[in-house]
Amino acid sequence: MAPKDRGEECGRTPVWAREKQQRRPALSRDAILDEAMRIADTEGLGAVSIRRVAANLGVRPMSLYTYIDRKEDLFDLMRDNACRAMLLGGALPGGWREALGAIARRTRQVMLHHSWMADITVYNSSVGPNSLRHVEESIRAVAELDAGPRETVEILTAVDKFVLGHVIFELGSHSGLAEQSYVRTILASGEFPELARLAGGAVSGAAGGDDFERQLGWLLDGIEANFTR
Amino acid sequence: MAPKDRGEECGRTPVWAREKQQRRPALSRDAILDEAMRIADTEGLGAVSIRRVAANLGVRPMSLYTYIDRKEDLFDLMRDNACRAMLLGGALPGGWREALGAIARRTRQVMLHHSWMADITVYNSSVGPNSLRHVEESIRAVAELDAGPRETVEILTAVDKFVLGHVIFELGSHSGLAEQSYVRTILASGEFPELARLAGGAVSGAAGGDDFERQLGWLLDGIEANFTR
DNA sequence: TGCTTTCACCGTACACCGTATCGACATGGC
DNA sequence: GCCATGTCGATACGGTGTACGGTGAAAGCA
Repeated sequence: MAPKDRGEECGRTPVWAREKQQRRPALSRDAILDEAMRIADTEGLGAVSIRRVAANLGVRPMSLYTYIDRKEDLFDLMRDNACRAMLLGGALPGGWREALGAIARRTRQVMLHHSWMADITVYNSSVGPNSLRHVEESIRAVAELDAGPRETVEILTAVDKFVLGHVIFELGSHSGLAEQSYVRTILASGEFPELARLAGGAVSGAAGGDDFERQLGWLLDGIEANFTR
Repeated sequence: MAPKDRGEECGRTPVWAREKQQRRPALSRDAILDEAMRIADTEGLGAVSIRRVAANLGVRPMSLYTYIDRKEDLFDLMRDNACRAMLLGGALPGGWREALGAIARRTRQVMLHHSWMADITVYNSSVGPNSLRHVEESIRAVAELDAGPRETVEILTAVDKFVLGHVIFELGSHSGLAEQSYVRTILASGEFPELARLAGGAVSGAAGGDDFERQLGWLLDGIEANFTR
């Protein structure tokens, strides 16, 4: 939850490149990671603190720093760990459209299940092994389109962008009742004629599964029109 | 070092040397908002703290709570304030495609200029007057498509989703050099054949202005194919 | 005029946070 | 047995948001 500075961690070795400590367990990077994800899943990313994770593991805060260098590392690990669940594995559905669509659907499901993934993604662009596997799988999905390297990357990031945007909208669309009444008041003010005209329909714009399928379809239509002959 | 404890100084200053109490305002919601945005723009959202904003305004932290209820309120205000800059105002370019494209471009520019907007948007879905104006303007842009209320909302949120996703990718794509070398190592491992095959091209997938235009074009193509006859 | 209410400002305190520094201690290699 | 290595932890520092209550000046009212 806490907003991070988008500053430069340029010169640093990423977590994944560092070796895990082995000697004697009693604590491990995996145990820390599991507990952090458990807290994030049930109480939100904001509830994940070094002290909290340590307490749940029956350990003092500073002990965690044997396995990670800073709290941000924990977030990197969490994100990449969740990325593993985004992999379909094995054979992809036949046809690039179905394959890419299946990946997008799975990605959405995982991001909805771990709602903190969207938060982390915004200020964390680090590339872990599992997010690379996700890219690898996506490339396989669109291989038959025979697009150039640049175009291939562009196609799958375009889909990823849409999925991320959609999930963010979806997670934020359970707007409170106070907002609802505020919006109703402001619509009655007459300053928003177009919005008021649409008021009969689904003004909330609440994103859901149906919207996801349809809008993803538009994007895939556009890609299809530009990359098949 | 600068005076650190102004409270001490306050209690010790003789009455006659003290300034006469200022007129009514001395502080205002707008002043707080402006200062918060200034800090966020120059030092990142993480640098925006109640104490910091107060200090820059020559005021004690608790004074801010006369004008806002929670720190989160400040973020809501900042976001909506920035949304005002997303408005094109006046007449939109002719044609729904050009109009919607122009709005999307402007939205991207504003979000890139205030890089904290993406961060806030993730965990803040509140609807302020200016974000409503943005929706209002977008509805006008696609009016000629004559889509139903639900479809109209869907079309413009689909574009907004893509823009948000793209900006997040774009802000995160200045991946550090450490990551680069890590990625190069892992590509050589042979576990990622597809990625390695693409390694000649732009593997980084760094999002930029050109990518934005092209991929936005795909989405608009898809919308066009589904909503024009 | 004096009394009361209102309200902007803020001093203090509390419960958190990440983490630097250093020390205690168990183990493995020599 | 000794030392190097590595895990775990106690303490401390400098931050954070904000609850609570106080203060003094202005505003409303008698």
